[in-house]
Amino acid sequence: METMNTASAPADEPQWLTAEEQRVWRAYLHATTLLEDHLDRQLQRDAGMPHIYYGLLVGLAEAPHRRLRMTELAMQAKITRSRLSHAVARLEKSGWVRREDCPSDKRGQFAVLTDAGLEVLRRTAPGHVTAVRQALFDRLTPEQQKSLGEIMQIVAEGLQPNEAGADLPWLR
Amino acid sequence: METMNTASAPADEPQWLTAEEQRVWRAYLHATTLLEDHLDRQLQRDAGMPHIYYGLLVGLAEAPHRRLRMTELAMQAKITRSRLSHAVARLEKSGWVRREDCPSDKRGQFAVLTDAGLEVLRRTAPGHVTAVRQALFDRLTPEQQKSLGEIMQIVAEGLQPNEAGADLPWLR
DNA sequence: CGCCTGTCCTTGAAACTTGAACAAATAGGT
DNA sequence: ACCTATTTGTTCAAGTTTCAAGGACAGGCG
Repeated sequence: METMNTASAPADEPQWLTAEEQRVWRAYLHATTLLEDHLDRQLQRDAGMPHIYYGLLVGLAEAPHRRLRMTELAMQAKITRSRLSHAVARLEKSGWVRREDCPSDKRGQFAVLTDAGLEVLRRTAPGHVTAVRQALFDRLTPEQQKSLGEIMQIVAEGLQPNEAGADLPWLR
Repeated sequence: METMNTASAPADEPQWLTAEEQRVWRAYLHATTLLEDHLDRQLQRDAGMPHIYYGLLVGLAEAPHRRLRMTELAMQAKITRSRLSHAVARLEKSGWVRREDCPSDKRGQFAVLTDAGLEVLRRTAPGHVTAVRQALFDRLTPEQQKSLGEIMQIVAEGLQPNEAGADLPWLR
């Protein structure tokens, strides 16, 4: 239903997508859902968890003491705190993450990557990287990779106006 | 954990992502999850259904008699038949879709867009198009839009080797 | 101090998704 | 006609996500 007229937009008519824009949008939708499904299955099969959970472990692995406050981890992963809460509960049951109280703020919780969690990453990361390469990077020219990065950067910033990047948006 | 070494890959070491590739991949992940969430909320709020369900209605609206076989609709939307089965059950309860038996194949079912379904599309499509524009097209140059289309086309085809496009792959 | 107000995180129920298992029907031989 | 393999769509159970609500604490202010 982005599909309707191709003519110009008279007054209050919504500005429909052009034929070319529609092609782009559909390609985007198809590619992103196929890729997400593909990686979800790959990781579910090889690591026993969905892609987003894997991303949480990665986030923790890269954090200072393999630990992050729940809110930070949620922001990092672009998910709600509620969703994270459930996810960490599940990862805890699997033994890959452990919770710890924050000493300085009694409301706070740290999610901590366990040794088992690190181990599962070590074991499955290579296969995952390969999957990402095969599905994405191996198919694109260097120019396309660069372009993709720029585009996605723009879109992400548009939807999440903050998140200090290379430049400081609040100074402009 | 795509993150590990930045040095060259010795023998059997997996081929980790370069720093630049990592940036691209993260931007991709962030942008796609933010956009998906954004549109899901937009449509849940304005149309009372998630994005993928909306896509199903659009698919039906564009089909010959506002109807499609379950399997075709599933392929169109890039989802499993199981998921579609649940989704159509829900859309049926909402009154936007109706099922019809296929006369020529007694196993078959058509999903048919009802008048109420068409009406909900008419009512909500403008807002949805606007959301897509604001989040994506309005932020990209024409060159970037073109590039994005090409890239996504490549990725989609890589993950779904068939789906007749402009050329006929089985003839090559 | 005592009282707001906001932040941090969890909970519970409902909605949605997944994968395997299944019944019914068709298609393809033999 | 017959037997097998495949296709079609559904169902079940388990897992995940969402949204609204709520409990606990922190920070600021009179």
